[in-house]
Amino acid sequence: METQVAEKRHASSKECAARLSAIHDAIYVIGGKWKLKIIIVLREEGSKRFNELQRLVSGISARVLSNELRELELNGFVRRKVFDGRPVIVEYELTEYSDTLSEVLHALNSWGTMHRSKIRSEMQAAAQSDK
Amino acid sequence: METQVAEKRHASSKECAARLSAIHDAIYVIGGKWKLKIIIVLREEGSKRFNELQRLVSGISARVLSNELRELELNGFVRRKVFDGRPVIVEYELTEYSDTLSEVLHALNSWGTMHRSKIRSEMQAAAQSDK
DNA sequence: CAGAATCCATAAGGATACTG
DNA sequence: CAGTATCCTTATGGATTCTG
Repeated sequence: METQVAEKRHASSKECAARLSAIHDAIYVIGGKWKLKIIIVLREEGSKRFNELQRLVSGISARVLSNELRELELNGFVRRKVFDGRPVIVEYELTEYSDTLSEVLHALNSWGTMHRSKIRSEMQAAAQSDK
Repeated sequence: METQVAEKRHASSKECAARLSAIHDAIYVIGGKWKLKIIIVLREEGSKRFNELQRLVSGISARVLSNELRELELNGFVRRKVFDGRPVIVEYELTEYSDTLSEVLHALNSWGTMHRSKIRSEMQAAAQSDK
């Protein structure tokens, strides 16, 4: 048995550190404003070409999209398929590994939906008390 | 029945837009480098005072911690408790609303853990082929 | 102790133009 | 079409100092 000190109600510091580094890794590879959005679009709409993607992910610039796709490819979420011809056609598609994100995406999606409706009802209440 | 066009395999654009805005909201309030880390520490270690928190969330500066705590409070995740005295003591604790994040935290935690071990084994394989 | 204030460095990101 | 290059603005965040 290890020496048992304080903090019974809470997890050990080791567990906390483990969670922190797991979250750290997750944020590192799928964090930021765009990566999950790109993945969602590719999931819902299927493989897409560069300009289509840029249209579908509203607000993203070509420069940023290009950078994000490169990182997503490096991290194994996206595959870049090149079809020769004139002009060359490039398609981006999700890899099987990107499926490992489905739990994360689902959780974020339902939390975001819940949160938004909470905010909306708070604003309603505020408007009510303003009258 | 609405007019049925293309894209049978994939969700409608409306669904996609809904998911995008849900994710957008989520990223907006819990995104960034620090918010989830602070929440995790408060979950695992219980309520904490400012300087304790700064120690536990490694790498964060006082300025950034202060800003993040303010936003977390505004968004209803954290409560700031002030105990008068000399010196004044301030404690930060999670609200009940922060519990709504548990699914998100769990998903991110297990994905991050899985991803890290995947990376580790890839590095092992690479080291192997280098010999 | 719990921060706010200030200053500064770096990163992220938008706009526009350009190219094979 | 699929980006890249360049320039510029804004956001993020670290270090340090200061204060009630």
